[in-house]
Amino acid sequence: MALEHAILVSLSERASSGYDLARRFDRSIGQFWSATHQQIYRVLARMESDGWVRVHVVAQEGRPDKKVYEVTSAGRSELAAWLARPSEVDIARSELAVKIRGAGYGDAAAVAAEVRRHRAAHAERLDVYLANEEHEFADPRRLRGRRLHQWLVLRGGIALERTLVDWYDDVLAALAPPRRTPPRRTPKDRP
Amino acid sequence: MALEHAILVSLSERASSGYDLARRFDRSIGQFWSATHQQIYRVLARMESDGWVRVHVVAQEGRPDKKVYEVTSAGRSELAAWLARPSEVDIARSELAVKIRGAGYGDAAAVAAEVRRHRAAHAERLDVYLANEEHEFADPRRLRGRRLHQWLVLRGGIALERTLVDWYDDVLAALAPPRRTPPRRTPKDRP
DNA sequence: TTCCGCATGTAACCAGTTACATGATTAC
DNA sequence: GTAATCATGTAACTGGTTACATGCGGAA
Repeated sequence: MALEHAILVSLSERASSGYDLARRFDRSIGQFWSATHQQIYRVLARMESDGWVRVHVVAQEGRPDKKVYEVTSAGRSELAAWLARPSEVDIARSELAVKIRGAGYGDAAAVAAEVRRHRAAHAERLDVYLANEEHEFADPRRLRGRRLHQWLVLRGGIALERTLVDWYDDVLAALAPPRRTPPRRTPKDRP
Repeated sequence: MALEHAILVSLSERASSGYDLARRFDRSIGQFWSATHQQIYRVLARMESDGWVRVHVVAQEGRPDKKVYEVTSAGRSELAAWLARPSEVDIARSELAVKIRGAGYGDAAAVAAEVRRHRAAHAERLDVYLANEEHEFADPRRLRGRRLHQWLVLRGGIALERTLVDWYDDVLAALAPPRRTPPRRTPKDRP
């Protein structure tokens, strides 16, 4: 049950609306904890009734009102308590790994195509993270506190994406060994 | 919705009971897809009513009867279809990463202790995987088919665990720089 | 005029976890 | 006598997803 606490962290960094949180989860935090806006709204409501956050409605011109949430002192102590509480050692969950393992029970070439697709997606994420690091964390040895912690998590994301890309490359090499003359659909194929 | 398909893969390798599946999920497949026995029983029941598997009850001496499940031809074609169907690119989900990111809002030393605990757990898993590889996949260049695919997934597990251990080491170095004189609880501390 | 961004929500559903129950056998 | 292993299950709950709804403003 970490969504509450991920929200507390995010909200500690900056008070924001549910909508805003949802967008921020798509980036930074979402690297390791994602959530849809519906769930964020629901959890925010619960957190408010638990007194971890408080709201104030901000009227805006030309766009809908928004509810800006901020962490209360009860929320701050809950966050501190959670940080010190041991949590489960998480296990990776990968549908693609199951497919690789089962490749022999279907079209291995189709599985290889899937692996190629996932490889591309992770390579892209890796690029985004690397660009992010370069542009937001120049000179990381100087970092302290919050910024240091953010950078450390980004480093983890980078390391994991890199590992996945490399792994998929190995899988592809083993699954679909490169041919000298790649198969091509010639005009003959279609009547 | 991959538990069904993970079960189909596992059952294709060997017909087995729900209990047996649950135990096997704790090892090999569970590396990337875990499940409790309760859920496995429930899903098996659904799969049977969908005609993907069939059961026969085996009476045993001195121990309870067991229901041995095997994949039907409908199950086989479902598995093949699923293998070719594109699946979501999965995102890593790590409570610990959220804690690292939030370390500034509580006791950073406690978070470091957590990281140390998780590091130890992953290092242990890594050892298990490595021992497994050495003892079950000597001479991997000769591998073909099912065995090759199993080994590829194991390689992925090894790579990921290694990456996590290294990352946690980096985090620890940054979070709790080693001291020359580590703090010690001296007799004075207790009255 | 059609789509995208801002902003919040309800309702139904699905997947997964936790707690509890049963009952025999074997090992310490 | 106490715990562990084998073997299956029910029930209640929690966490997360999907689909749908509303309504304004600005850009293409």
